[in-house]
Amino acid sequence: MQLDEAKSRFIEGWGTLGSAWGVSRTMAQVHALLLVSAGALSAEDIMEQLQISRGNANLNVRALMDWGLVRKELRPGERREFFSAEKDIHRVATLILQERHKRELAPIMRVLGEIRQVEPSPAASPEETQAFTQMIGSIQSFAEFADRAAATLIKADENWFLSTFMKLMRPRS
Amino acid sequence: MQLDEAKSRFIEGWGTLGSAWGVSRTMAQVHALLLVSAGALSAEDIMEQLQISRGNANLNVRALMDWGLVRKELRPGERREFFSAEKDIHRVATLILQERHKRELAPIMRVLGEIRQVEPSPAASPEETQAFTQMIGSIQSFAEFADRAAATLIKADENWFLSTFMKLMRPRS
DNA sequence: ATAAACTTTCAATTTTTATTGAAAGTTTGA
DNA sequence: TCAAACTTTCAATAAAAATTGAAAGTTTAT
Repeated sequence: MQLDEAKSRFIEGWGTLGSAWGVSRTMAQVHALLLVSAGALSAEDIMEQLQISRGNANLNVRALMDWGLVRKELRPGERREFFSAEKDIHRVATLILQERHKRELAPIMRVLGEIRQVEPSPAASPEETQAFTQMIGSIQSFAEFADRAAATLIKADENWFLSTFMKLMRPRS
Repeated sequence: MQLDEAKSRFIEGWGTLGSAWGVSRTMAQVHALLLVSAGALSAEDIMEQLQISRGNANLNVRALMDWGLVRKELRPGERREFFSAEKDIHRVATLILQERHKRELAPIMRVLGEIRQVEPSPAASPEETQAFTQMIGSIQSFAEFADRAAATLIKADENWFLSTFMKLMRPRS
């Protein structure tokens, strides 16, 4: 397989993965393209390589900058902007985790905290109310657990932890 | 807040969360509804409570059964089917993890493995090819790490989780 | 101040995804 | 066997999301 084909397949695969996880296909593809490009790319480059319009390229590049995954790069004597992706995968994972925490975990946790304050009422049996409270409580504590575990693992990963853990978890290969 | 309102808010919030993570809003809402319903519900119940059509209810209930999150419940002497959700959140998390592994991680890992076989060619500099290979390699190893870590933590911390769960079951201040 | 070289915006459009509802299919009991 | 009581399917439709492209906005050099 040639490099160009490999890159295309990565871009396609990353796009598909993204859309399964609630990220727009094109945003994931722009990210993939920048991940596998040696240098920074201009809007024109992105438009051409992914066959998308200027507006679309601009929109998605800005979204990626909001996530902290892509940076503008200004070159002296050049008027146009170039874009490059964060290449350190651990840092990429951290950034994605942070954003998803902020955008999705935090809001649902707020809702869970609020609805857990449900009052007993004559309209519902105490058993039903209690079952509800227990369900919400267990979701809350699981979410907290998962959130902490993810953050801990990713942080640990950046130090000595990764190699040790991976050896322990992957006795083969 | 009354129980009914709390349930509605949960259903709405779970639906929103689902759509941010690539699950259709209605599927997540059906799941939420079954999670907070005391007993099993019929198709009619689901249709009525979520205001959706019969076909839609059927489709989503079957999708949830494919994920292993919902079970059919047959009652002696009743012709229609009732549905109930897996209520153990720990088990819910495991099932979701398993399915996402199968549906999304496995395919991208296959692609990564394939494109890593990229051959040196005169069309690309060795440096560029090597940078690509390194990027793909680091994504592979991170994905493997995250996958194993998630599975390991969910399994290993069952005791920790259960103790927290028990604490939360007690009424608080 | 002007124009060139860019970037950004957004209403219109296209594409994708979800939903409906009626028809077809299935199961059960008499 | 039939018919009632269900479930499932799927073509049509609706709704949501992504995309375009042209106009407006911005920056820079002269």
